[in-house]
Amino acid sequence: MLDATSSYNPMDRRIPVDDRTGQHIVAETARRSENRYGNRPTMKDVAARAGVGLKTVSRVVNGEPGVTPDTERRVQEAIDALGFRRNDSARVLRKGRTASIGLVLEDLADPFYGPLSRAVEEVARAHGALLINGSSAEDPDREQELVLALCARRVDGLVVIPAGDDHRYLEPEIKAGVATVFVDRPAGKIDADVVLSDSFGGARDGVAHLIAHGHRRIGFIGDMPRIHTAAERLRGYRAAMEDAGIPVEDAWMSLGVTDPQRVRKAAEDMLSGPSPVTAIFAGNNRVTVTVVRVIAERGRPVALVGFDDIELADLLQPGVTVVAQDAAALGRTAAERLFRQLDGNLVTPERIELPTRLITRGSGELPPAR
Amino acid sequence: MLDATSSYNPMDRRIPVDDRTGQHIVAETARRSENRYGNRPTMKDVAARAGVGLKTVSRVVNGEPGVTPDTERRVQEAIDALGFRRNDSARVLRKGRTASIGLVLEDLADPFYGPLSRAVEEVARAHGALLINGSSAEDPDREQELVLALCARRVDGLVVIPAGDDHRYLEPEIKAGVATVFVDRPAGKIDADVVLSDSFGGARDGVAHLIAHGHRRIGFIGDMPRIHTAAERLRGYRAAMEDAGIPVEDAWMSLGVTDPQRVRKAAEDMLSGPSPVTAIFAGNNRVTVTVVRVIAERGRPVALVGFDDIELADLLQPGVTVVAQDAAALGRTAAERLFRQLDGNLVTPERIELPTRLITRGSGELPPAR
DNA sequence: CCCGCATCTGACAACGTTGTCCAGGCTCTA
DNA sequence: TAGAGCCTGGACAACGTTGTCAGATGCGGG
Repeated sequence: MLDATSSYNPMDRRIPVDDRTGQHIVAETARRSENRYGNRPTMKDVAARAGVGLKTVSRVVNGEPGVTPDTERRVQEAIDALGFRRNDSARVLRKGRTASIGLVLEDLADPFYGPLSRAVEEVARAHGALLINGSSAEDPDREQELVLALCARRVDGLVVIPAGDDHRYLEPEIKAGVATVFVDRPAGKIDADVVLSDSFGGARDGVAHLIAHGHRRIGFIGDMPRIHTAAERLRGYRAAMEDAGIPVEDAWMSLGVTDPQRVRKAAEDMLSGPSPVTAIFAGNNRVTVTVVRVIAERGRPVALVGFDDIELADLLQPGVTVVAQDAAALGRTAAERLFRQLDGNLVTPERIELPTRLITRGSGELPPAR
Repeated sequence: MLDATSSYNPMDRRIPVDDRTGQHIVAETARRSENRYGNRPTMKDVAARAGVGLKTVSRVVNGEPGVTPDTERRVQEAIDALGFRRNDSARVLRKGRTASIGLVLEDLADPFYGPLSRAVEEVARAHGALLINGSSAEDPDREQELVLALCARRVDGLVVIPAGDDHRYLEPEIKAGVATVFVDRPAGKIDADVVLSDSFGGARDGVAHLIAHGHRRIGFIGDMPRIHTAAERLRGYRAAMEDAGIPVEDAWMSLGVTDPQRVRKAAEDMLSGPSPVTAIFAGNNRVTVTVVRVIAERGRPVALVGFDDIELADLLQPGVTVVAQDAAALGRTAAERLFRQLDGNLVTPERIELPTRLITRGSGELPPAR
């Protein structure tokens, strides 16, 4: 957790105390900051104003039966007059469910995760739950920190896009009843529901597509193989090459490369060595974008297939051929499975794999440069 | 609120009761679902196991002083053995702050809001707070529903990208101490902090840029004028035209158009009427994308400047000239202002306007087709 | 007129945590 | 060795809500 740069420190609020007397210092400012929830009215206040009992207010607020219209009206008036709003924190404490679920992903700013998150939110909304988002920034420690913070809030369920590869820390939580679904990458070292895209098959098909168009020297640029999707896509690449009987040279593969600078260098190296590649398979959307730039700058056409669709890919010259995965479907599927767990329809953990789709737009159909 | 399609109904959980006896039916399944938090251990359990008092456990958990190392060790062992995790719901109830803030935006799947949300999250994280996201889908009722749900959770603060134009419903909340900052569009009918991009100036500059390159018949396609940014951008368009002494024809303006079908039609109409426009100013990222498509299909070059940057805009032929706003800076600025409110450094509500930046890439510098 | 019943209402405990405050044991000093 | 003072630990109330249950009220019938 980063250091707070200010005095807002919600989880460690100390009330100033006079050293000698032990009395609280209730100066005006201190009093204000001490007012929990800024002095919001409670059901007790509403009850007092309406001249009824506490429980009657509760009944009105929750639409429970057994309140005469006249009483209900009086209570409602008091509620409006005071601007009362039920405190769901207390409600949660009493009821045991928070009606909220957590989503831990890599980076909300990544165009792949926006739609995924939105899809999860929609499903949550249909079940009356709110969504708490957290970005792990691909850091396993931060992932764990986030997940545990969400568990401390007692979210009813968790959708996790893993950054780390060991999720045993979640075992007590799952045992305690926190519904959990992993998305995009499988959980590490525990048995849990997983919703994935078919990275292996998608990559294999994409590379096979290049091979079918006459390429033999095909480069692969992808993320660190410790990331499951990256490893699977690499495996797909190798499988396609092997199926075609093409031995892969080390110089054709660049792994663990993700920031634009290094992707750029990797692409340039592949394209300019003694036996340059004639086509590149890009392992994810960010890599694809950078490779498109490099190719555009070089002038000479190079075939390209990318994993993940990217916006405007169809408008480039040539259009970018991609292996598309449906981020929204991933999120929706995962969330639906989560709520099925919460409904108690517990089946054994399952691995759901969604198909990918090859979208041909031109760049993947270029013949090898001679 | 949509209907829940399942039995997960966290906020209205009824326990099955036998009609005749009034006794609870405690069949195995019912018992399980009745277990709050799935039977998680509490501090009481930890205290019993460690053979210490409840408060001592609390002290250990919160790192408060006044516990001997030996006692601390015993407590820690009990915590680990039971898999105890502090229940922040109860903590929140006691402490009065939730260490969470709410962000209501239009659509998390929109590439403009992803970075904004992420920026808010980072600031929140630096202050030890979690972020609850909600998408209003540009529906004022849904916005209000979301905001009030967040208030019921007692979020410490709210960052709102307004869908509606009347936020008086927030007055009691703000009075009760919920820090609130509006982003991207101003609040309606209440006085509150606002962080905006300079939509007017940006649009004016963008249109002036087209005029400077010789255009006089310039089209404008934008969102409904009830959306503040859309209205401001239209105003900027009109101002630039007026400054140049160019009377605007109605046929050049298309307002309230946002879905691709209708944007497409609007663009085609403008480009093919009796006095077709030679340039188009697109009011937001989605409009820009569609207009780029239409122009590309027509073959004949048409000048274009779009509001909002779009990915890969530099790689198109020609590159798309845009008026860029910094979504992350909007989010960061708003969140920082929010926490400044929470720190108690309350100043009077302020309107902060962030500058936009014209990025020339080619499409805005095309001369008018003769 | 009184009883039984149904309906409405409110007192009370509980949820899990933290703030307050006091008790008991220890150390240190005179 | 007694007293003062400190350190540690725990009992208790409170946060705002909901579930339980019993009491109050009103109504109709015997």
